[in-house]
Amino acid sequence: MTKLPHRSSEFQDIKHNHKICVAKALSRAKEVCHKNSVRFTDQRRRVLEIIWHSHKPILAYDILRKLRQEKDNAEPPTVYRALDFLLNNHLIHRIESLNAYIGCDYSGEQHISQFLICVACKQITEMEDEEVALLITQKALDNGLQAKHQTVEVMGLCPNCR
Amino acid sequence: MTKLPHRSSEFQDIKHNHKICVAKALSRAKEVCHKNSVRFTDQRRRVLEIIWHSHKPILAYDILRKLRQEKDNAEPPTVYRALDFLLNNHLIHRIESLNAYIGCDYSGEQHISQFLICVACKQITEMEDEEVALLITQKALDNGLQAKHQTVEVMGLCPNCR
DNA sequence: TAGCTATCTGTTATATTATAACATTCCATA
DNA sequence: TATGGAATGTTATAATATAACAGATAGCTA
Ligand SMILES: [Zn+2]
Ligand SMILES: [Zn+2]
Ligand SMILES: [Zn+2]
Ligand SMILES: [Zn+2]
Repeated sequence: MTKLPHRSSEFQDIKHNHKICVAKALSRAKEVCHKNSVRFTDQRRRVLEIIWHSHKPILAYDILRKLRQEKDNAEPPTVYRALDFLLNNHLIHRIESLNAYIGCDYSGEQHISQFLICVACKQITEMEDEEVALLITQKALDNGLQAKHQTVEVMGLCPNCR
Repeated sequence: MTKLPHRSSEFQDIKHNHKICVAKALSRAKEVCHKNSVRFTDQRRRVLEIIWHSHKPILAYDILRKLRQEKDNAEPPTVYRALDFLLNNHLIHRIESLNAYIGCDYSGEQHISQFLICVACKQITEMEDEEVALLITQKALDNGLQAKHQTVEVMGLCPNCR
């Protein structure tokens, strides 16, 4: 899985053209859904767009608040169903330590990932480091666990915030 | 920080004497609190004991249910205050991907850790692997993040469950 | 094209996890 | 034994997530 080409693996330059960033993510999502024979409905598209609106993790109820600005009958299941769909199709990730959601940079297939989170500005970078993943898998096995999935979330300070 | 001597770094032998396991954790906690000049009150002790009751993570409201069996006026703040205290004094950990709590094997000081969780039996082993921690810190830095804390939680199958 | 079926959405209610706020009790120590 | 900070009791509510069922929609097939 190659990374979306418009993003570097580092924290986002504040000046990068994020509209293009979002547009590419949405267009990628559309392709993925077509390949998977699943429907990329308006609600799903809209929720993905809201999530991609920044490179920060967003809470489910903040997505709900945004939806309600344009659709006054939005309720929690609307959001959680879209989130389930997007998670199942590997278009977003859930950040466990924040109960928050973020767009996937390597979207469309299951893949290893590690998240780097700036505690000051909340910006997130997604790593896809095989060396880290393999070392964890190996050490887990040394300790008896046959690993199926790993959550790696690193909190710290990004270059702009130090 | 050395690990509690009665535990191996592997998944628990079903036959290990878990009463001794719990007793040692409680006695260690008492020492830690004395060293830190904080009070190891009955409630805090009782919550820690409930958490240590097994090597599985426990939910806050399951702790509350157990407390209520012996104290009918227990309420959520009772549990969460004890959890905060135990977390602050490094006597337990929170497992982010499960919203659950587990006793710390290397208790009493802040330290690196990685959790290995069997999805079948829910038993957890705590690793304290410096190689993993350092690699993650290094890779994070390569990507611009100065790491302060890392969450590493691995889901898989333990030897008894494969 | 009409009808069928699975999927998606709307809606209401509720479960689960966690904290705020303030009153009361406890306890170390002066 | 007075007193002030810490701990606990109590009530209320915030924040996150799911259950259950009714109604609408889209894509397939007769
Ligand atoms: Zn962007
Ligand atoms: Zn930052
Ligand atoms: Zn034990
Ligand atoms: Zn197991």
